[in-house]
Amino acid sequence: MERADAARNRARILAAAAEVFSTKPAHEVTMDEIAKAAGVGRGTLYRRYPDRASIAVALLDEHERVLQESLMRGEAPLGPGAPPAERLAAFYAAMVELLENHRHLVLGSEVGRSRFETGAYGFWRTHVRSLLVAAAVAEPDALVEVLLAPLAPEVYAYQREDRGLTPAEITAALTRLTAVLGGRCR
Amino acid sequence: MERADAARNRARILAAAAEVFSTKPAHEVTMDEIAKAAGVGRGTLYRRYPDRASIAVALLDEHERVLQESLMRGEAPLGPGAPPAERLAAFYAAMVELLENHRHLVLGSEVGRSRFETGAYGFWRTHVRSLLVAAAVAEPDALVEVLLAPLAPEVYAYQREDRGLTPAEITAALTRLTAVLGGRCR
DNA sequence: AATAAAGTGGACATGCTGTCCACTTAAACA
DNA sequence: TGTTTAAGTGGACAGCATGTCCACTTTATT
Repeated sequence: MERADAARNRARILAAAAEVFSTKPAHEVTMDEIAKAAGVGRGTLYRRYPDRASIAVALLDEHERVLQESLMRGEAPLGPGAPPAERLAAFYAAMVELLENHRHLVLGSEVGRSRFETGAYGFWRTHVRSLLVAAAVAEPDALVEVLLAPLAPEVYAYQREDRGLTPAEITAALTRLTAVLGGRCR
Repeated sequence: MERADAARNRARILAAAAEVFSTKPAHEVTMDEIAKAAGVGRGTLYRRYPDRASIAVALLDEHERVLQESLMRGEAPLGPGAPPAERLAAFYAAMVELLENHRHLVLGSEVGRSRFETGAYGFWRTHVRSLLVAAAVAEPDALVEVLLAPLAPEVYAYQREDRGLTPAEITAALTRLTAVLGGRCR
């Protein structure tokens, strides 16, 4: 079990990291900087979090858990009950909201391929895959990655910042993807 | 214009870089290593290529040019003439082939957001966007990014290496995306 | 052959990373 | 309450990659 000082420092680190990540682009944040801001030593920081990504992942964890809970037991169309295509659209909308609210964090944690190794990504893949299976779509395994790819933080940030797209526009585009489930056109 | 020794060194650098990149994962390749392999000094390398990405981009350039040429003036369905949905499918198939053949290079050059800043990405966006416009799809600007997202090198590498998917399966999944163009279902 | 400009290479300063270990603190037990 | 012990701490340290800088070399021009 965790000692009192360890718990205190964990809280300090997370609070400081949240602060620092919101101040500047994630790739410019150094481990040393987080340690300084948290008022702990370098070794203390590395003890729990081996790199930047793991810190941001920890910060994102609670937000993701809320969404995961809604997907499993929330109301339709996000939760069970609605047709697959509608559930997928609701999932996309919820993800856009999450990406918008925590853009800097998401960008910090999920650089490149490390994104795929997070628990959250696995959960989302399982969820979307089950929707594909429910819709009786062929090749669910390949298609699920394709459908999740536009939710990559880099893609979202690029659309927002460089392309000047709004969350609503992005959501609308993603919603069109649900056409692959068959949906109303067949 | 370029001096003789400069041209010679450029060739050396590109040849050596191609060799090194094929030997090991791109993120483990150091600038110093490429310089050593090319038999040039550190400063010579940095003079032309400020970072790893720009080297890999230079290497990819010719391969991309071939595809770009086919898109503009090649035979249908890759080139002009075929319906938008079919051209998009052909583009996806060609991209999968390119990604498969030069996976290590693509991975090396297009880490995260730098991917979007390459000339090739701009070309592809223009191309796909014109297909969307030809198909009279709403919100082409947002949709084009969504449709290009699954072609991110990280996504492709993950599908191939971690998920064990074959190029054929990936192509099949991408082909299903062309449903958003309307195509035969309406 | 002389000159100027472009090009070269490696030494250097800088900054980040991750490890290591002597010290401190908290919890358990007498 | 004092003692023990193991977890936890922090900062020094070595290693490594980066990017710059400048004295020197090579090429092209006259």
